[in-house]
Amino acid sequence: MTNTSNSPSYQEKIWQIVAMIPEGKVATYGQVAELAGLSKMARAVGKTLSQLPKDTQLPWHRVINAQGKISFPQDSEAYFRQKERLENEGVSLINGKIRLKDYRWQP
DNA sequence: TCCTTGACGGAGA
DNA sequence: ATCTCCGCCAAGG
Repeated sequence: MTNTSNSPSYQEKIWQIVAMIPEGKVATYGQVAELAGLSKMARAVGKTLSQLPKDTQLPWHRVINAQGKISFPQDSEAYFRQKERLENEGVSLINGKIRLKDYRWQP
């Protein structure tokens, strides 16, 4: 075997947490990192999601930044796709922001 | 090995 | 509300 480590990679831990976010709810990058036991590694969450295959089953769109905003330029395709997915499951954006007080996932 | 990037976050001003 | 700085840290050049 080629894998020299038996412990789960940090990415596997992140996938595990993201998979738990229920429909209609959102979590922040920092929150996912924290729940995965990777405190202070919010950026690693973003990096991991950026590397997901196009056809992934993971609800990556339910992860937003701590300001309640989508972490993509507002004029990008990526921004539009994430916004559509969120609205399709009942998460509304007001002036480009999601009310974390109402939609944040609380395990 | 050093330097730069980045789907980030928190504290200040 | 907006902007700047700084801390963290994996990846890639």
